[in-house]
Amino acid sequence: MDTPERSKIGGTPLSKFEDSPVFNFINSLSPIQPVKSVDSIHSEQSYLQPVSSIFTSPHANLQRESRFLIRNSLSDFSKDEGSCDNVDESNLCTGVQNAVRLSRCTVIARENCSAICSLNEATVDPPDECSTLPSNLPHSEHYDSGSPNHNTTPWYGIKMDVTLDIDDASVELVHFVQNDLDKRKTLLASECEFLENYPLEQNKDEAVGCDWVNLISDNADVPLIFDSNNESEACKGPSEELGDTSKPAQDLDNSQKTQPDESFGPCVQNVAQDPRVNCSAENGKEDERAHTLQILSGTCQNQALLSSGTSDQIQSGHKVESQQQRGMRRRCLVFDMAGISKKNLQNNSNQHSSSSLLPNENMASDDKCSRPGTSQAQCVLPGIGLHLNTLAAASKERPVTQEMLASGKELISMPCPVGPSGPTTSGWKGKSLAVEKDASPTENNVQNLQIMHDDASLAPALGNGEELDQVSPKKKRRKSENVGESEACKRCNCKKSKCLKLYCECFAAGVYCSEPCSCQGCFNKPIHEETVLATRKQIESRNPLAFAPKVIRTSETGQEMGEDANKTPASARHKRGCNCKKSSCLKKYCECYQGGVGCSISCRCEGCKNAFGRKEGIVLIGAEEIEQGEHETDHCEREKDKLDDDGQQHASVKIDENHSSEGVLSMTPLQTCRPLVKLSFFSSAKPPRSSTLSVGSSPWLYTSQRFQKSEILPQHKLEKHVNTVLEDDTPDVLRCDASPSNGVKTTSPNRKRVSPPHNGIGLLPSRKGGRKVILKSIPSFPSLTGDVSEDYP
DNA sequence: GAGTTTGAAACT
DNA sequence: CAGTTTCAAACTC
Repeated sequence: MDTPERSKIGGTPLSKFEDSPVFNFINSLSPIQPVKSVDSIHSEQSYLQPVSSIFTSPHANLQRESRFLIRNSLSDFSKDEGSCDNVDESNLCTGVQNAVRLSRCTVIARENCSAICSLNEATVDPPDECSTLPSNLPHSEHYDSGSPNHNTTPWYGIKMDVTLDIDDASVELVHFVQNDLDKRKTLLASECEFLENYPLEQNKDEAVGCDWVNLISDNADVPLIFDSNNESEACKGPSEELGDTSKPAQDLDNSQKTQPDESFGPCVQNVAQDPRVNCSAENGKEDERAHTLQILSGTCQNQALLSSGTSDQIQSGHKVESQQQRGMRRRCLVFDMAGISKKNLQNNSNQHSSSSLLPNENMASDDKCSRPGTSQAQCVLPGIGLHLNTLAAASKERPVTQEMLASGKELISMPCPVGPSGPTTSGWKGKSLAVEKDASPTENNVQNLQIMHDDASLAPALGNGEELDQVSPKKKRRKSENVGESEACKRCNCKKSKCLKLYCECFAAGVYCSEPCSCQGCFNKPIHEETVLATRKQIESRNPLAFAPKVIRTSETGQEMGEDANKTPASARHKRGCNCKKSSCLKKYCECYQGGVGCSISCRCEGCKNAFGRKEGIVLIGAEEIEQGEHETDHCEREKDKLDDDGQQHASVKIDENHSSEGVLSMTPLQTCRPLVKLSFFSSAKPPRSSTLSVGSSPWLYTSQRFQKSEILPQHKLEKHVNTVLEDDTPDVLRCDASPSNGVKTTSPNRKRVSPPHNGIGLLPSRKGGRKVILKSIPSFPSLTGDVSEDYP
């Protein structure tokens, strides 16, 4: 960053200022203080970046938020003080302004941090001490490197310690903020008075603050970067922040411990600490924050962070998204960093383990144990059905630790329920982010996990007793099915793939195989983590989305799915779509069906009868045609059914279309939107393997496809529907046109897997034009407008 | 529990 | 990029 600038903010040498009692006092007061000097952190961060990136997202959020919280809390005071009035940051966001105002404290603190970290730490780490700041000031020195709490933890190694310290600090800060706002206020008030008493120093402070502000205003990047650094580290516990903040102070401590593991996901931690309750409740918040992070930072990207950091409002608004992104990052990061993360995790886990998570070592030693044994608590947690997809999303995180896997599934799945609402709540963000698990149709409610996705999302939770299922895999499966497949923990029965290919559900879900698995020659175990990671990378290199959730919930409506089994909530779709030919999408062979989502345009299925929603919507036309074609092919048989169905289904279909159209439409918008978000996530990610249609393209292609289809099809659809409704009065020719083969082939490009729209990873700006076109095309459809409007804020 | 079916994943 | 093979889940008996 701008260390030199900081060293001399406002032209006042910090050293002098630091020496001043005011400085010390401020430091003691300021909760925000980074544990270590920004520079050091930054450098370290760069070093840790990958790791931090994994963990960071969450922590970053935490710190940031904690910071903001503090700032906010302080802002009032600062405003009162008016010392920072000179800040005119038309340029700056209000949040920045606030930050700036606080800057006296915060900035100084930070600057001081660069110069004197120990002081800050001392003040920061122990909230209690804050109350006793005056006395603390001198004592702060004791905490030379790292928070006292962390000093004891060699786990991560020095660098890791830094992150941990930060996290802890952030957590504590948050906690402190919540619990000790009053104290702070009093302190601040006293501080203000104190400052008043010392105009010179105050001026310095102001000068510093002003300079700082100026710096910020001048270089938005600077503050951002600065934040980013902190955030990057802080990212570790972003999601948790909210959760932590929301959590009572009690949890905070634990959360802090767990935070390092955040890669696993807040849920896990939470679960560990507080079995589901916290997770469920907190997850939503966390998710929201995650969304904010994602949006703001993409994943800790400085700019994004900056933007986020600039405005608290933004954070609040986008938190959900950020989390999702975070979750995504985590995964990616985890995978990438798995090795590192693992170590860290272990360390963390060990630390955390005390609280909740089992140590990885144990995990490693006993993969099997990992799930059931690792933590009963974990196991105990009823996994919400995590979709493979979701698992996949989370999986990356999980892979890091068996804990994640075993417990992770459960834990994540459960709590994570970031819930449909979580991700969903925030418009596309939520949608895009919201990775569904493959919640079984029954589970739809549960489905939303973030995991992402974030997080989430992920894992198919076994229901409550996935472990109970230790019975034969089949039984388990069935059991899980009953519960909802997603619920069931992933269990594989691989014999030849060594559980290192996507054939393996566990691997695909990003989970290590565990006891329940009856796989042979399994390498998907913590012991072989390196192999697993390497394999993952390979697979991802081919298909960046390979481990992305297969089912993406575009909208909040996800819950609806559960309710309306027949109607697929437009919100949720399989990222790539299915290619069913014989199952009519009525069996779990169909990934869409399995995921509890309706088929969409992206599906190339034939004779789709997906109970959750047939191919629908404009896009569907082709699919529908196909379907109809098949139906027609089957038509003889089905006509009766159709008659029945038509009366019912078609009606439903129309309805669905509305939904679907919405869904589709929503999809597009989501896609468009998502891409933005996901881009951050998947930015590196390429379009799905098959698809030249890159992810990014996918949406667009998707749209384009739609567009084509829409133009061509609409009439066909109408006709078809009409026909279907009318009972195939339409001439065979039309049908033929509609016939799957034709339709598919004509649309053939689509036929093969279009890039997953939902993933929306690829949001190529260039393709926006396509989107627009689509949008226009969409209007013709009734639902489109509504959907679009919805999708597009 | 064994065998078959199915469709995704992987391969060519 | 299309076609084929491999694989394991899902399903049936």
